[in-house]
Amino acid sequence: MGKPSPWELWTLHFEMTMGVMAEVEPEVRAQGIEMKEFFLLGKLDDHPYPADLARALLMPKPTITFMVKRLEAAGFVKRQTEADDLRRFRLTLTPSGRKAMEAARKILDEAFGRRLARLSTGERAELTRILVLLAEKHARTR
Amino acid sequence: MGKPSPWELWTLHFEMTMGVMAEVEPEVRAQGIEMKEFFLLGKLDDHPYPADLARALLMPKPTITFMVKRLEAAGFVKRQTEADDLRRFRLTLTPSGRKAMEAARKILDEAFGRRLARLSTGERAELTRILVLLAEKHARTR
DNA sequence: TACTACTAGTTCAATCTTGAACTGTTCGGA
DNA sequence: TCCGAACAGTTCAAGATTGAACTAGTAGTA
Repeated sequence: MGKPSPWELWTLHFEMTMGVMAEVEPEVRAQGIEMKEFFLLGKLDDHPYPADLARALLMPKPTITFMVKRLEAAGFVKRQTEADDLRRFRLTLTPSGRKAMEAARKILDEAFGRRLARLSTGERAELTRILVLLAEKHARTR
Repeated sequence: MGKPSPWELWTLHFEMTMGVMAEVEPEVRAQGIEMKEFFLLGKLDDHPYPADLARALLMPKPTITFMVKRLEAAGFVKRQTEADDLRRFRLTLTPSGRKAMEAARKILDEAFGRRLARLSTGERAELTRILVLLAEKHARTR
């Protein structure tokens, strides 16, 4: 791959992330959660409100409503009304929710760890540096 | 980000690709296709059979069946039986299908190009090199 | 020819996803 | 105080997705 177009490079990123996802999916499901539910649980500590989650996960609000319903029924999250803003519900991980989330995170960690093991320490540091630049929504002024 | 875990690094990848996708989605839709349909159309030249597409896109076979149905009805792909293997249907892009696909590809190219512009030429080459290593399903023996 | 295993693609029904419209709450003026 | 805009979250119905089971064709073996 000599001088790939942005599109080709994006495709490499996309297929790599999707490949890892497909690889871990069966194991994550075995923890009692779907991949998307895993992503939701993983954001819960930092984004405890549904509308907040919708923005962080780039998902429509009704999707969050239904996922939370399932996760609550399954005993993975708890919903409590927020006294100072009656529109909102604060979501928290139950112990079993946290356990499932951490198990799934470990599975992903190991799967992607196996790919990262192909890189040298320097390459890995470089990748991290570059990714931070790319991941930001708007270019940093530097 | 000092020494991120594989999981954190994967998340950066994932959110970056999803962010770009969300960014271009409205423009791609304006071409008359959904994002998933765009991915399908983009694979068609290299993977002209449904079962082949299912593997390349990591999607279940029925999903392909229904997407192809829509794309055919919309006039973006043509289906023809394959004389030497009557189980198979060869799919080809119609002129309007190719046009939509190329327009969508250009949109993605420009959106991700704007992010890549944050990198130096050297960083970009390094990223490409690293990504090729990571994207392969199995580690290369080197 | 007959048999078996495999592959391509579809159907169906159950489930999931989501745009649009809605309820109820908060907030910032005037 | 009241009003209108904005926001949190839900409901509903239309459409999308997909596991399981299916039909049909191919390939290899004997």
